[in-house]
Parts: sequence; structure tokens; C-alpha cells
Amino acid sequence: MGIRERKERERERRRQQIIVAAKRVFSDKGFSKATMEDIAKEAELSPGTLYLYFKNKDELYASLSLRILQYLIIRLEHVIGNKELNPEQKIEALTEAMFDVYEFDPLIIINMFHLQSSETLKNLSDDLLAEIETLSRKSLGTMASIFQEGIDQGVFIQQHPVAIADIFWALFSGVILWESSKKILDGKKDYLKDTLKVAFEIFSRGIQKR
Amino acid sequence: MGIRERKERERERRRQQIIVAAKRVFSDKGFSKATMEDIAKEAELSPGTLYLYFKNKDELYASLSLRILQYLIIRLEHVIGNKELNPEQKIEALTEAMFDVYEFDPLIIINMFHLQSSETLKNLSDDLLAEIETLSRKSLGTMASIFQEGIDQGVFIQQHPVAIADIFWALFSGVILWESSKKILDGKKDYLKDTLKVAFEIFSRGIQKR
Amino acid sequence: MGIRERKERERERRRQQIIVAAKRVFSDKGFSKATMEDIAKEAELSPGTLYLYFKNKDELYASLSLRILQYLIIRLEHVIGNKELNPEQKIEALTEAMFDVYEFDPLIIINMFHLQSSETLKNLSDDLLAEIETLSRKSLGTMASIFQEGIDQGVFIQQHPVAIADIFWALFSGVILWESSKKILDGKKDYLKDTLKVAFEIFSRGIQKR
Amino acid sequence: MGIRERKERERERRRQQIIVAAKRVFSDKGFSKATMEDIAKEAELSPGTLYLYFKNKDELYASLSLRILQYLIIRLEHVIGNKELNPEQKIEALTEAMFDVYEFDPLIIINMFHLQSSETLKNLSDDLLAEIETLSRKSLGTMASIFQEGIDQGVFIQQHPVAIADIFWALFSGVILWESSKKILDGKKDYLKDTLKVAFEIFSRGIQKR
DNA sequence: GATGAATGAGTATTCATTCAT
DNA sequence: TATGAATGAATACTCATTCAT
Repeated sequence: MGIRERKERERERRRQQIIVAAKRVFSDKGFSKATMEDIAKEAELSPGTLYLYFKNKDELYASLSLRILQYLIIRLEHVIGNKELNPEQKIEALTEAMFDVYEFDPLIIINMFHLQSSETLKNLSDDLLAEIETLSRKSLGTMASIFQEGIDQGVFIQQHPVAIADIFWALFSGVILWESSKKILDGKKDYLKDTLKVAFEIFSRGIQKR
Repeated sequence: MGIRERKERERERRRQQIIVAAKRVFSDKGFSKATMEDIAKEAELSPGTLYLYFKNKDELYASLSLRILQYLIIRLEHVIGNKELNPEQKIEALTEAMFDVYEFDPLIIINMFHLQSSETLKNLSDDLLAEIETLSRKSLGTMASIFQEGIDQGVFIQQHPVAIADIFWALFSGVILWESSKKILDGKKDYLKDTLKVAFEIFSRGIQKR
Repeated sequence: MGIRERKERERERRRQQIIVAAKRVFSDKGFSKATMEDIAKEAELSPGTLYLYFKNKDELYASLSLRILQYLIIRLEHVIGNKELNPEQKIEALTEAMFDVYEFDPLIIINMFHLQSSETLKNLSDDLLAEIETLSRKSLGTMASIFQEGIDQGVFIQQHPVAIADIFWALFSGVILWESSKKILDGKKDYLKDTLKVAFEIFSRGIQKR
Repeated sequence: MGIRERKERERERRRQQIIVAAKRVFSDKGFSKATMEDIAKEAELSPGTLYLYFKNKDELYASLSLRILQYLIIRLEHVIGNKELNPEQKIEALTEAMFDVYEFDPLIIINMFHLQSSETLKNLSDDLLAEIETLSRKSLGTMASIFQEGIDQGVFIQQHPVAIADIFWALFSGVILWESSKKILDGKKDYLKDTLKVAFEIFSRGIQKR
């Protein structure tokens, strides 16, 4: 391994170290209450160092989304690559994959949310924005191809597969968001998993031809 | 009308005046970029006055959501009160009602989702939180009763009606959220209405017994 | 006195209070070492209040120049208005006036200097910039009219009076700057007054016809 | 050439390399906006290396002035060494020399005046300060000797020659300073050369006996 | 009640300088 | 010598909130 490559690897390690710390702090305090100093402390680095790896707070935050999207795509491709599953079973596998993604980082939806604000978008570099868009599009496309398969085989309703993928994703994020706010409002048990399960069942029934 | 009552009415008028101004400013700038001074100016009042009517910025913000919830409940009760509709038709009416709510104030719906983020909810006073909870529960209950009817009549699948209502609401908010974020990232056309229509069709098919 | 007028007066009083404090702190520490907090403390106000009266640090600093220019113009107009003096005597009076201005605020030259940086200029509001330019032009014009008089009467050399005024001003500021740096380099006595006297004598001789 | 000497020469080459880079960057961005990293990049060195050759940013900055002073002295000595010129002609030659110095590096002259501001001078090491003082004194002494000659020959007014040299230098720097600031404020044409010419004429007339 | 001037705690970001390699 | 990653102190500016009038 060349010296250049070793340095690159070292650099990537640091980025991850910061991202992991940032994830912890953001989860704990939310975006605005979390300070760069908090994150630096958590990462056992100095505040200045954070800026050697991320342009600003918004970009560090957005980078978390990137990481999740990458994980999501890996999971999705695994589902799509499994030739033994019929479309219906793939929906099930997809559901499981989404739940894993959620567990990998429960912040996922809040992140996506935050990203919406145009004030935030202005602070991101074009590169990062482009990458997010690419990954986002790719994950949606992968989902869509699962639905396409079902449509082709005549088991799913005739609808644009991207639209179906959108709805699938919307349902997923809507449930997470809604359940988490119910949890706070009621102060009660966490029904997320159950609700998600029912939601996907309904969805699955809804898109299947009779 | 007693003097006490007149004062009370005057006070309510002011609250509304502030809420209307706040709605405009929050919609325009987003929560964190909007300042209390912005809102005061828009309402043609002084910053200090705002605090005579709302404990703090978070509460003012949350009050906007109350207004939507109130409108939502009115619409829902109208649906449930229509004895001539069968469950399936009620779902349709419900869908229309949700459209109306969205159109009543599209931006405030986005804001409301922001409210759901735990970060914001944690800053509210117990009173306000309780009120939101009440209205929230009430609207959910009303929705649930529609589904209950369908279950009782054997046309909807056997599922806890509150869970179904949760999913319905989650789907609605998820689609709005997802479509608006897609719009920002892609900078492309607004497919919200179409997507929402398909989403509700799928949902409707999904909850009906075959 | 109306309430509006009283408020305006009060506001002006505050501005002056801040300017006086700023002058002290800037003189003491120089521009970059002086912090807004230092100035706030000196003015017995909070940092935030400074920003109610001045847009930013650069603008507060530039405002000091404004004050001096105003004083300078008053002194110059007094010189020009004295009908009993012949051109030569007016040069003498002018010299004295300049020295008074210097004593009124020794920072004057450093200020002018600082103003030069385009980085600084970018931070100033158009209004302030315009006002500085106006006053600057006015003071130069007043000086020029003194020289014009001498030229008209045939006692001064034929040269554009504005150019002469420029040189007069340049000589003044150059001497102040140079002497102050010599003082630091040598750590010795302050010869400013003497040097200034000789400089103006030479200048006076130099512009007179033989 | 011994190894020690070769090393010394190498070291000097590096210093010059840095100085040249620093000159470019300081001229471009001004003292405070220029960062050590900018300079390092321009010199194609690492930031750390700069500190092997210069104690700190201020010293690096001050070193630029040394370079101008050295050039100035060379030019001055050339003037004084020309035995064929009478005092009056020497003033002319001196004026031309100053022009050349200005043209040798117009921006650095501005920088040098910045250096004169006490704020900067106070941060220099004693060694550097002493060197600047020496060169400064030497150049002033050389100028003074020219004026001394004129006084001795009875063609210049009776004044301390060092004082006259001070004034000459002050006039020179003052005009540069003033004209450049006028140019920025007005955004108009560059009259520097004309003004400088008239200034020196006036000066020359002013110091000559009638 | 209404005002709006004043507050002052809070924080992202920069950059000269260091030091392990 | 040279490097350049890491440091961390330093600071302008904001804005929710208060309170004397």
C-alpha cells in the first residue's frame, strides 16, 4: 500500500470517526441544540479539526444522510439480486430492509426533513448535493424495479413503478414520523414496529391484483 | 355582552392577528430563520406584545398547528355525520377532506410536521402539549370510527381501527413530506396531487376485504 | 419638544456615548485588538446594544472618521470666513486648524488609512460611505478655496487649487504617520509638532510666488 | 565553497522564495485577510516551513519592508555619489529615485505604511525592529546629507537636514497614501504621478533660499 | 395593556502556530 | 529540514426575552 493510499485511508477513518460522533450528538440533542464543540468532544478532537473534514455544520449533518442512503442501497440491491423471490416475497424482503435501515439510524427521517429547508440547502456544497441526489435517485430506482417486476408479471396493479416506490417510501417515513410524535405526545409504548408491519401489509394488499 | 366578555373577545382577536402574521413569516422563512421581530413587524405590533399572548416562540409556533387540527376535526366530523355513505364512500370522502386540509394551508402542514419532530415538542408547555394531544387524539378517534364501521360491516380487514387511522394519517403526511422534498432536490414538477391520489387508492384497496 | 424629537435626541446621545467609548478603546488597542466587548464595557452597555446603533465593527470604526471630518470642516469654515486674513495668513490659520484637528483625535490618520482597505469598504453601508465621501470632498473643497484665493491674488503659484489642497493634506498626514512610527522605532521624544511646523513653512514658501 | 556556506546560501534562497510569495499574497489580500496558508501555497511550501524562516506573521510582513528599504538605500547612495550634480539637481535626482522606489513595488509601499502603524510595529522582535531602525536611519541619513550639502552651499534654507529629510519622506508617503485613498473613495482616475510631481516641485521651491 | 430599547448568553468558524513523523 | 494535520483560543454578531415607562 502506497503512502498516498495509506493517508487517504487514514483520512476516511477520521471522517467516519467524526460522523459517528455527530450521529450520537445529533440524536441526543437535535440539530440546533447540538454544538460543534459537543461533537468535537464526542469525537475526541478539537473543533477546528471538524472543519478540516466538513465545510460546516449543515454539511456535516447532511453527510449523515449520505451514509444511510449508502446503507439503504446496499440492502436494496441485495433484495433485488435474490432471484429466488417472487414479487410478493420481494415486498416482504423490502419491508425488512427498510426496518433494518431505520434501526441502523433512527435519525433517517428527521435528517431527510432537515434537508428540505432551502436555508440548509444553500450551505451545502454542490458536490455533496449532487451526491445526495444521485443516491436518492438510485435508491428510488432500485425500489421501482422491484415493483416493475411485479407489474410485468401481472401480479401488481398497473401504476408507474416510480410512483409506487414514492408511496412506499412516503408510507415508511410517515409512519416513523407519526409514531415518534405519538410516543412523545402520549408518553406511551413504542408501537412503531407493529404499525409499520400493518402499514406494509395494507400496502402490499393494495398493490396486488385480485 | 359584559365588559369581561368584550375584553376576552378583543384578546382573541389579537391572538388571531399574531397567528396569521406568524403563519406568513414561518411559511416564508422556516422556523429557525424566522425571528420574533419579523413576526411582530408583520403583525404591526411590538416584540414585547407577542409575549403577552404566547409564552415563547415554540408555543407560538405550535399554536399554528392547533388551528389546522381544529379545521381537520370539523371536516372529519362532517364526513362521519353523513349517514348516507357506506364505509367505502366514507374513505373517499375522508380522502377529499384530507385534500381540503392540505389546501386550507399547504405550508402550515409542512410546519406541522416539523412540530412533530421531537426536538420541538420537548420545548412546549404542558398545557399546550395537552391540548395538541387532545385534538390529535380526537381527530384520530374520528378517523378510527370510520374504519371501525367498515370493520363492523365486514368490508374492511380485521385490524385495530386506531392503527389503521394512524397509517392513513402517516401515509398522508409522508406523501406530502416526500413529494415536497423531492421537489426541492430535483427542482422538478409538483406531482403531489397525483401521488396522493394513487396512495389513497392503494390504501383503500389494501384495507378492503376481497 | 415632541416625544419623537426627544427620542431622536436620546438616540443621538447614545450614539455619541458609544463613539466616545470606541475612540478610547481603538486608540488604546488598535482596530484589530479592540473587541466589541471592550467597547461595550467602556460604554457601560451590552454588546448587543452596540449593534442597535452601528451595523458592525467596521462601520463603528468608520463613524469615528465622520466625527473628525465634521470637526475639521467647522474649523476650516472658520478660517475661510475670516475676512481679515490675507492668503498667507490663512495658510497659517489653516496649519493651526489642522493641528487642532490632530489633537482632537490623533487617530485621524490611522482611521483614514484603515478606510482604504477595500475589505473594509465592503462592510460599510452605502449611506455611510456616501456621507464620508461628501464630507471628505467638502473639506477638500474648502481648503482648495483658500488656495484659490491666493492664486487669484497672484501671491500663490499657478496650480490647480485642489491639487494643492491634496498635497497640503498629504503632507499633514504623512508627517503624522512618519513621526509616530519614528517615535516607536527610536523610542525617543515626540518631534511631531516641530516637524509639522517646519513642514508647513516649507510648503508655504513653496507655493508662494517670488 | 564550504558546506556551511552552501547551506547558508540555500537558506537565503528559501527566504527570498517565501518573501516573494508573501509579497504577492499581501498585496492581493491585505495584511489581515492574507493567511499563512495562502502564503505557504503560493510559495509551494507547507505552513510549518514558513516558521523555520520567520518567527511569525508580523515578522514575515515586516521583512517585506526591509527589502524596499534596501532598494531605497541603493538608489539614494547612487544619487549622493554623483559628484557632478549640484544640490538642486540632486533634489531632482532624489525625486526620480523615489519614483523608482514606488514603481519597484507600488503595493509594497502601501504595505510599508501599514507597517508604520504602531499596531504592527509593537509585535515585532527586537532584532527585526533594530534592523528596520538601522536601515531607516541610514536612508534618512543619506537623504539628510543631500540637504546638508545644499544648506552648506547656502542654497537651501537653514533647517536641520534630518528634519528636512523627514518631511521629504513624509510628503512622499503622504501623497501615495492620500491619492490611493482618494482613488478608492471616488473610484476615479489615478492622479498619483501628477500630484507627486507637483508636491516635489513645491517642496523643492520651499527649501530653496530666494 | 403596549411598547421597544436593552440585554447578554450562546456559537459557528477562523487561522496562527505547533509538533510528531 | 520539511511536513501538514491538528490544535484551541479568540470573537463578531444574533435574537429570544425582559422590563421600565
